[in-house]
Amino acid sequence: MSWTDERIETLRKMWDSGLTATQIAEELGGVSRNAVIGKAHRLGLASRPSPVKANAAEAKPAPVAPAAPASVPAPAPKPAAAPRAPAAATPPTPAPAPAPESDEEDTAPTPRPDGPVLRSVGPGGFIRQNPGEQAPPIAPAPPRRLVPAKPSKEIEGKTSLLDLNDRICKWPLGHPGEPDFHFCGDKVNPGFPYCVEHCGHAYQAQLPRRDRRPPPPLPYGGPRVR
DNA sequence: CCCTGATTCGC
DNA sequence: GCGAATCAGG
Repeated sequence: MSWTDERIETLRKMWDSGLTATQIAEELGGVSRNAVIGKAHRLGLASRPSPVKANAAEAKPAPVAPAAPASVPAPAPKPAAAPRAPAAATPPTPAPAPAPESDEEDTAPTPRPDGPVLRSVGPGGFIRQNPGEQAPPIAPAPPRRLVPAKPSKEIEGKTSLLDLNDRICKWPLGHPGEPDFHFCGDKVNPGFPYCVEHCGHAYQAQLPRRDRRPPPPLPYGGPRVR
């Protein structure tokens, strides 16, 4: 896959609407999350809350402040490029390929091909399973997630990822991957990424503890904020 | 272990 | 320019 204008545009919008590199990579398809991150950086978009970058900014300035700045031997800390493993190429696409399981037990040969199968009957009259026999319903193991390539009915008229710009509210409604996932799309509160209403959700004044209403425990799943 | 983003560096 | 390998924090 190559970085067409369209894909770059999608990357941009997903990146600054806060989706993770993994999610973006899944959405685009045919690229790894590394590719997404690499591209994002090359595009100049970068620096979102990174686990590593948090305090990594420090520790760089050599604490050896004074010490004869002239003629520093500087023994080139080049660690001599570690030998990179060949690394088998990962298939670009998820490749479902679950392959129908035809599990056989190598031991205990069973009279498999047609013909009368002899079974013993256990106490109570249940039919005993023959040795080597196993009748688990084979799970089809479908692809993890199917994303409609083209606009679906549910999303018609909704603000999609590709509709985002600096003037419309980026507040997500629903969740990425759901068929009707879309964005608010109202006019933004100038200077904010959200409309006035959603700014009210996104930015809240810190209240004294005694005035905070503890959120009720959620029985299951995350909040579906709307 | 899993996840995340950042960075490096051979291609 | 690209992205796998690697790093490093949570």
